Amino acid sequence: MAEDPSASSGREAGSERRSDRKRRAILDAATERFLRNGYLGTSMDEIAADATVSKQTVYKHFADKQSLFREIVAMTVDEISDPNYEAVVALQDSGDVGADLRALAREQLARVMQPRLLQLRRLVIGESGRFPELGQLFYERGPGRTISALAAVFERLARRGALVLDDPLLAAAHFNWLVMSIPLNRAMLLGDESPPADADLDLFAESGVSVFLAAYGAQRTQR
Amino acid sequence: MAEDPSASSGREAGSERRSDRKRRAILDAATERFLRNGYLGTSMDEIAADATVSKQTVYKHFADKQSLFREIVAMTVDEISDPNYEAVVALQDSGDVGADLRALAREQLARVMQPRLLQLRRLVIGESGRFPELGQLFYERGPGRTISALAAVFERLARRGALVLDDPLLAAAHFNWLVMSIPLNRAMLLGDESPPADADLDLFAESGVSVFLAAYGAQRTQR
DNA sequence: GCAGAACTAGACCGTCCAGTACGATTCCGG
DNA sequence: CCGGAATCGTACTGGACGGTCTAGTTCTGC
Repeated sequence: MAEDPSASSGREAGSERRSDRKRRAILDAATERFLRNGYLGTSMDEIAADATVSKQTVYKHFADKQSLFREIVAMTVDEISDPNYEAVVALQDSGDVGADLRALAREQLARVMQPRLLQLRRLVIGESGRFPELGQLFYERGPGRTISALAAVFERLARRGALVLDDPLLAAAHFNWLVMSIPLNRAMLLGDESPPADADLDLFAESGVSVFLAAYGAQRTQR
Repeated sequence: MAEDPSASSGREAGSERRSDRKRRAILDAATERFLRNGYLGTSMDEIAADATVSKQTVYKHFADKQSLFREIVAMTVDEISDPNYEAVVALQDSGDVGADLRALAREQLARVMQPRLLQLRRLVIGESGRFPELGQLFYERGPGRTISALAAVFERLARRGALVLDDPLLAAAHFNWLVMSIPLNRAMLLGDESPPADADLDLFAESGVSVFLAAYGAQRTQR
């Protein structure tokens, strides 16, 4: 319906070529299914049906189920992992470390608690036996990258006297998990029902940063 | 081999009756398989073969695959979760809070990082879509119970002036995850290859408690 | 408007799997 | 040592699934 390959050149910004559209439809349908039902719980027939595409077309675009799965997980990880990283880097020249850390914590918490990312995390953890590389990929581009970036920033802040620490990587990990652990671990085990209220997330971010600053802040801050 | 139903009464401590032995063999084999290969990745034929039992016998003891799975997860959770709880309660009358918290942290860390428990955690997280009750069960009897118990102890310690806090449950969660999160989250995603060295676990316990005490300790302790 | 590429629909193959059926065998209590 | 219960072995049912094949249809680039 309503094709619009405007201008003679044809491959403008408008819409992708048929093959690309099909490919995207397959990826979308498969992502949905895999995230909801897991790897073994999802069949190639379902994916084809959801994408309104013939099974043959699925196999023209992807060698087999494993390839499709790997591509989807890698793609989804990247899609979500980047903004978190950017936010950390922006902290470098913070004037008010306390306030900026609080803002960062709240922001990252909201991102990490996205249902889509939670599902992906569960999926990758559950399949880490069958696909160890995916677990590694998730860790390196997710928490691993965030913590490394944070460590670099913390080291800089420590040199400026805004923080006091001797192991930046450890401090970064402490910061990260002080903020994330409580809701994240609940979410992993308790599923998507009863997600934490925004007010709870506020509290986790706030209190996590307070504990962090009590240990690593330049001046002793009260609880 | 080597039956010993000593004395006429027959059901002494010696060994269980045949039916019980079979049942246990099935549970053992199934636990092994489920933990290693997941729910969908394990077949009833494999379980029967591993238990050296006929498939019919498996179905005489357990209604279906789901029942068997549920029973195994519940059993394994309890088997591991109890000692952790006991250790927390023993903290109540601590004379040297700092030292005792450090010891507790190290001890709990070792228990939580057992490969068997890590596998179970991955399994439950991965199947939390198919079996939400199991995730809930794991949480409540695992981290949930530990944190509640810890909160009660912390409250008591706070009344004695050994800790300073106004939200014991939050403080308990902070303590728990400060100690566990780093290695636990790595293990969830990175699998059982390259488990953390004992020295690393020492460091995580030690530094986690230090951060905790900086925030919640009665006297300001240095890092 | 044509040629080739991409796509469709559906049958098909081999395999695996949960759960059942059944007759033969072994165990166990009395 | 007997009778019932538990177990065994194996075959079977019915369905799902990954992946292939084929023959016909639609799209796209030139």
